[in-house]
Amino acid sequence: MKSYHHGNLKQELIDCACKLCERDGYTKLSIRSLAKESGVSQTAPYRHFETKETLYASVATEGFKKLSKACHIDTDKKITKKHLVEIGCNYIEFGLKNANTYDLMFGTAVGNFAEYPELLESANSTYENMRLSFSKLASDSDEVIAFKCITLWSMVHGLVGILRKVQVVGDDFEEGVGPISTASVIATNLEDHLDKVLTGLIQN
Amino acid sequence: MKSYHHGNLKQELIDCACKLCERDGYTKLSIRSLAKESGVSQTAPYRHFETKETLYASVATEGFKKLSKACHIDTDKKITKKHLVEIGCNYIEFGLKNANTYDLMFGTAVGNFAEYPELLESANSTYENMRLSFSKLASDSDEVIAFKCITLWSMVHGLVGILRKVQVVGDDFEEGVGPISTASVIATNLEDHLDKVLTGLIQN
DNA sequence: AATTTAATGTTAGCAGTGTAAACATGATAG
DNA sequence: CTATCATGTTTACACTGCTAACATTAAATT
Repeated sequence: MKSYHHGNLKQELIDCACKLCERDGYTKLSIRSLAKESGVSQTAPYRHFETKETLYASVATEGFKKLSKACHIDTDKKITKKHLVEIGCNYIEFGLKNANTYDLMFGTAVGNFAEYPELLESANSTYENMRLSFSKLASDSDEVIAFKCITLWSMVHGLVGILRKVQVVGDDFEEGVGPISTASVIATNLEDHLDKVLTGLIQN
Repeated sequence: MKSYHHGNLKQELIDCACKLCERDGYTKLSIRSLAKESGVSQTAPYRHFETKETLYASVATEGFKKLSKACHIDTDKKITKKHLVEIGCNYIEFGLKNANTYDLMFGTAVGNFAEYPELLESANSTYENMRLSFSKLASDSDEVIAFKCITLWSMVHGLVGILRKVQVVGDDFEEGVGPISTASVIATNLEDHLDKVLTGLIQN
């Protein structure tokens, strides 16, 4: 027989939410269905999440932790451009493979990160990762490093968005040279592409 | 006295939806509230929009039309890098000033553009605009032009996303050199920034 | 001109949602 | 042992997308 108290509801809800979010997209995620999935009453989740946005924030936090891990270069040795390319590739791979979670992380579902300290921290740590890598690459000023970070981040973030969208928009131009085929060429040669564009940003 | 038939309901719904979408974000948009706003019964909109997604598609279509216009270079003369920079700036300006509509255009609210011919066309015409400009810039092959388009597009698209997000994430790093201040520097020097990155992409 | 048809509107209703309020249970601190 | 408080339940409200059945009227057909 099951006890009145679940015992580990919050974590189970988060785990379940992460799964469902990635499977169906965050818009399909409902607190009620989540509760049912965990065999608990409709409003039980409200003991752990003030509003739905709070739940979203938790899922997004998990996302940023994973992204941060995927973009972490665990070497104390010298960092080269190749490493930065790798970070970019891993970032894009994460964005494409976890598209629905990525939407939650970068969309407007969670309005103000500052209201969710854990989310803010996990998001900032993703940035901090990138910052550290750039700072090891060359002895730039903080301003220049921040500039490079934002440039790289916006580049890979943009690629995630466009690569996804282009497949949805379709390709009614000539065969083989339209946006879709070009995008897929870029997608399958991410390393080359990032290398090319990064070269303009940094010097070796 | 008002007549049984509205007369111009579809267009009025679209106009109203565009306004409300941009004001409150598309998630706050409901068919029922829209109907009330137009002084019509709850289900009247369903005579003009099969589902809510169809309505979204109409709003997104309007968005792409505006974006397309904003990124149109209306000169038959020689196109220079400066023009491409201008396109990029206009694109970003549109994305930042119409953030909520932009979300609808590039998010997952409308799943498959191919189901909405007008949307598909307006989205493709935005691409086509850019393609034409690049083709007038240099006599590249179609593949190279498509490559440049996607690169520029992903760059400005990424900047829109990051510039918006960075202001939400906050800046708990050192004053003046963190992501926020850097982002605002980029935002206020978009031309320089785009020029710098475009230079790596094209040669004069 | 009369009549049929199709487009457009309304009413009623279902199933699902987020969330608040009042209450129940039981783990834990005193 | 008891009081407290975190956690779970029940009930309820207002809102949502959407469907089905019906009403009105503009447009097409005879």
